Amino acid sequence: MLPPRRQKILAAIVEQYIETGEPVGSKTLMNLPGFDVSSATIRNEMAELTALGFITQPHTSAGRVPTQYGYRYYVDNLMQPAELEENERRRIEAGVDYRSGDPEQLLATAGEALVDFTNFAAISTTPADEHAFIKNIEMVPVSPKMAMIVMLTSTGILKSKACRTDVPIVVDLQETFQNLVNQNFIGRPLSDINTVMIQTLVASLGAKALSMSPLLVTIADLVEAASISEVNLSGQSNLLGYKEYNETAGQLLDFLHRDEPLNMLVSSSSDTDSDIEIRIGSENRYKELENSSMIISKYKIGENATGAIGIIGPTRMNYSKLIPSIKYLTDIINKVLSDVYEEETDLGEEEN
Amino acid sequence: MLPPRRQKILAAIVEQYIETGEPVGSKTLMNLPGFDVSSATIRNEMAELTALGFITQPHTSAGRVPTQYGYRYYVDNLMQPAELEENERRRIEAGVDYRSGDPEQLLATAGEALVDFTNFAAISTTPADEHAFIKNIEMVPVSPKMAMIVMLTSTGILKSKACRTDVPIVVDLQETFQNLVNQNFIGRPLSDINTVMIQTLVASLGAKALSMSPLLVTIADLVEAASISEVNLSGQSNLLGYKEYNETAGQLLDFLHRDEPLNMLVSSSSDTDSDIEIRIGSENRYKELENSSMIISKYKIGENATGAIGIIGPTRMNYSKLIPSIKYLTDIINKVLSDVYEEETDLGEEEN
DNA sequence: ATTAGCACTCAAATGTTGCGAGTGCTAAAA
DNA sequence: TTTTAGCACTCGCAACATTTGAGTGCTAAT
Repeated sequence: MLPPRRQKILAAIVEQYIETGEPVGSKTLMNLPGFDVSSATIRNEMAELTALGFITQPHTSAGRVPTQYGYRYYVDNLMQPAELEENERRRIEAGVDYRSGDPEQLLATAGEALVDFTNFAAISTTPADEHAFIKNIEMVPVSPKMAMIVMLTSTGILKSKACRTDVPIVVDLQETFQNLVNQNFIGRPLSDINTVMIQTLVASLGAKALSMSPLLVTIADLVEAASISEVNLSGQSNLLGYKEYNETAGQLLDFLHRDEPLNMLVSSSSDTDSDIEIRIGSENRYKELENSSMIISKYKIGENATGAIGIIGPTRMNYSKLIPSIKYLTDIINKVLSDVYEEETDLGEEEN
Repeated sequence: MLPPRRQKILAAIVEQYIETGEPVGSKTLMNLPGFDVSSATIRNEMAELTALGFITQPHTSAGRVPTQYGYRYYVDNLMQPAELEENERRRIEAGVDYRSGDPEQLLATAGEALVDFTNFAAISTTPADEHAFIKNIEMVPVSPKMAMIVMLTSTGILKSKACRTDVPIVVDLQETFQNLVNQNFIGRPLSDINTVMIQTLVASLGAKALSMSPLLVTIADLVEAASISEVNLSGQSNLLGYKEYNETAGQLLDFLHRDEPLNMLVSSSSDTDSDIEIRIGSENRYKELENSSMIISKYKIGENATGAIGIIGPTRMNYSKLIPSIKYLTDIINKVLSDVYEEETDLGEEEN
């Protein structure tokens, strides 16, 4: 445990640096309210903090900058989360689409809200659940030779895709399709459905294979889309404004496009008491992110399905303000999602 | 009309500069195959071309660089479009999703293909047609209190959105909805549907207002989504790699996010013989694009609906190769779209 | 333990110089 | 009249030198 004065100095350095972006020197600290010691004393303490690895100097004659460990210590021990102001609350709430009940839509709007609110990039994953199963598949003929296939999973994920059939859609074909769906898809876990399964199914259809094939392939597409935990990124262009990315902006954006962040997000260890996770610099295991931090929060649908939403930006971000904001957003998301989920499940049970 | 030798020199400068990105000097040109005159002669010609405004020098002791007008003259008079190689053709074809019949999906995949193929950013608009009308609206119950609303327009645009109802969805409710839809929406132009119209409709429903309201509001959302010609941009991060954007990349990306390019794309005058349009530098009227060129091509669905797809990148782009590529892609898109459209329309007529 | 004082360091800003690619002009050659 | 060789000139650029000042670490006095 660091002695109190050292803590105070470290906290001041972090906060000052977050605010100004310039290395902070001993005189700057001395002039801060609440510091009644001389710059020399502060220098001594700073030398200690440097030796301990919490701060560093870009060059000999510059002020100090927090290291990754400095930020970490700050976030874990020193920072006191800011109270959200009323208008900030409202701003966050306003960004969420309560109405549609589609988790993906909810996530998308929430991501946009984060982008606007934080001026960083927002990242979110659609809920992933290995044990999710198909709850419903409907075929909606929209024109003579085109149908929309709609699928709902047990975790509430809705996916739809248009499909052109080779033959006109008649009632007979619809019935055949619905039978096929009832027998082979409804209630089965997503992981059961794959190309091989579809092909054998098609092969077993005989004369009806031709007309069913495009529809079944579309189902496979939908299942794939629903199983893969998609990563949604928005607000990337916000990052270009930060000077810490001056040189590497291209690399970073390229990296973020590569869907690999998915792994990071998913492979997060949830040993924190709250389910918010903060990864600073190289704590994200990719070297492209060594100057970036993520604040991500998990959300839940029912028992098994989880996803995450959060932000990514330079390590120099205002943790004490952002963390509560994201916590609050996640609370809202969880509330809406569980409302929808319970509603569905309850009524589903009733119906049975 | 420029004398032949001057044309040859201008063409060589443009092509050389496109290739290397460095200002090209008289000696470089002299050493090019087919140039049998001395550097001094070339210098004289270059002085003329400079006076005419086709080329310019970054500074006194540098080579020449094409101006916007130089590129324009090159594109209009000098350039000979490259033949597409077989494998390039195949690459372009591979990028297009023939199957689904959904124009938006087609456009999206085509855009991705362009991004991969050209290494620039791709831009496309969904088809806009003021006279489009609603062809079909279906409600698909996917769970007790949630439905998917699917809408098809006369131009083949498919839109869908989830909707939570306040009451359980029963057959009665579905019938009420379908009646409402048949009487008030099917066959009506998109422009007829607006918030006021929806509200008066809801008000007239009496006891059923409560259950119908969320569904009708969702329809309004869908109509809005279908009427607005959305701009889709992809591959922005490709642009970061080009040194001409070193400083201004942020501004450019911000600009592109602002959906304003829509206006540019739409407000294009189609007086060219082909329906491909090339806008060089400030020919795009926004100052953020003064160092960028666009190659955009229109596509058609049926008689009235048109949209556009193309690329955006630095003015220093390989016009002679890109133009035929985009032309070819558009041909494919048009073919697929008109296939789908005619199929639908024909069968639709039959059905009537 | 704290502080004043001071020599020291080093990035950044500013100034200086030389190089060389490329030019425009002129006068001779074709 | 057109082309070319030749040459002085320009100017961006890179390399190097100089200055400046913020900030440090250390030492000795408080």
